[in-house]
Amino acid sequence: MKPRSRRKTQQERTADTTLKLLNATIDLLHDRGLYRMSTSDIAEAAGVSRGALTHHFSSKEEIIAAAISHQLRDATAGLHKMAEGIRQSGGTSDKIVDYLWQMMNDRLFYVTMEYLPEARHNKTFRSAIIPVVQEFHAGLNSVWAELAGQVGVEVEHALVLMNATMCLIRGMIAQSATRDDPVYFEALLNFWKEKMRREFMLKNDEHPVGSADSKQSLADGEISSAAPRHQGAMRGR
Amino acid sequence: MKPRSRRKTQQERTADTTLKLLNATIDLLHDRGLYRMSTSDIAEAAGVSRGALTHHFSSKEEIIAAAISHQLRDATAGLHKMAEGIRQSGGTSDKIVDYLWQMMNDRLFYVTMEYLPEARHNKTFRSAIIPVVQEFHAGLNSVWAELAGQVGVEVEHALVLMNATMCLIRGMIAQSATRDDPVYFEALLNFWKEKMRREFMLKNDEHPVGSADSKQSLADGEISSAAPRHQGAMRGR
DNA sequence: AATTACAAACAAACAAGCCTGTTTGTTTAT
DNA sequence: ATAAACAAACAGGCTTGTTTGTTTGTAATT
Repeated sequence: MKPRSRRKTQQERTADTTLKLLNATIDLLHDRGLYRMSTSDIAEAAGVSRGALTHHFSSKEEIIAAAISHQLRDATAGLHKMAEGIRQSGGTSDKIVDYLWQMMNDRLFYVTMEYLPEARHNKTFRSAIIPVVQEFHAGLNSVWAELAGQVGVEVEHALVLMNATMCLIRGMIAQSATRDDPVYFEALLNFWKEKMRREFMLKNDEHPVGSADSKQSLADGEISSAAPRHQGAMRGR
Repeated sequence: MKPRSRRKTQQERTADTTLKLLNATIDLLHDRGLYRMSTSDIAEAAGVSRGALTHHFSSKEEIIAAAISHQLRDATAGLHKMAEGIRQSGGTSDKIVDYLWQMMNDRLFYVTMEYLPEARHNKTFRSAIIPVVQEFHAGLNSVWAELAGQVGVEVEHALVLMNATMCLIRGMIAQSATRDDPVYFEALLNFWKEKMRREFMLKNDEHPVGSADSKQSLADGEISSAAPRHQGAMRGR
């Protein structure tokens, strides 16, 4: 005799359903695009009805903004975790660049590209997402500030380098929509990593901390796969 | 008695109408976005009927691809002209960076952002624009190859620097959708220009061509306005 | 423990609006 | 007279938010 499953509370049901909807929304943002997906698509992908969807989110715009917030909060948490790791065990610019590339390339910036036009043209929508975007940037800042502190680089300078890194990565992923060329992107990423190593090494030289040997330890980043992923077939998180 | 205006030939009428339509399409791509503008909007902005629009372009997708091609060909022509200028009178990395920033910031990449999602999800559309995108990149290559030749930098290396420059600029403009901060963008651009000057100056040092004085002449770029333009109110070309 | 009333979560149907490509009609050039 | 360029009307489909209906959890009462 199969035991009766426990009843979920209303709160649990809500949390379940909204999480399914948010995840389905991000999947579809990535795989289909903001304007090519409908609320019907979202509901179907989440395995709920449109009535349930509109019960929890009163408009398409609202559910999209909520899904984006959810995704960015996850990413921000990962950044703070990395900053903590650097504080405890140290880190390298290579590792940071690799982590950022993987994060942005593993859907985050692909999804962002899908909603940038909406953010440009829809003031309400933009206002809804800006708070979490700023939290995300605070997370980025925390990572690079930790590295700067560790190697004695000026925080201001480290932040400029971080911003340049992020812009480069955004630009690369944007370009991937029309350029399918893994070798090209890998070369660019390696060029950038070398630049970053130099920046943090140069500053080391300016402060009587480093030695020629420190060059090796700072260059221990491993080569990551640098091919941007195009139309993602990946559905799992 | 007012003189009768000359009759336009059918060919002239076609050229007129299609040019109006292409320009209207780019304006609307920039100001409203690909998915927020309709063929009715385009026809109205061009001052023609929807029947005329569909006579010349059989679908919305076709007119958008044609407008993008038109825009990119203009930009490519500008690049080749700049390369010619460098060949004849020389040039600096500062001037090139400023030119590229202005070109991308003066609508080109804003318009690109509007169609990147479509290119990601619509294979037919992407195939239609890729040829002109590649011509555009050939134009970019010609500019940086001229500069490389002028200062004795390896062409391969110059092209890596160019690609990094372009990605950085793309990333900056992409970020401008959610960040309204002219100071930030100006600092980033200045940082990059200094990096480029060093790259071309360093290579000079490696070849017994330059002198300490050449540092000044290479750094004569003027500061451009680095604030990305947001919702463009500009209508003129 | 069973029943009742109520609220929340969920589903299905409705209806209006918008957009696109197609068809029909008019004007202009040859 | 004919073809090309242009305009206006047609019609079908899709999407969205709204309304109506059903199911599930919760608390109070018997």
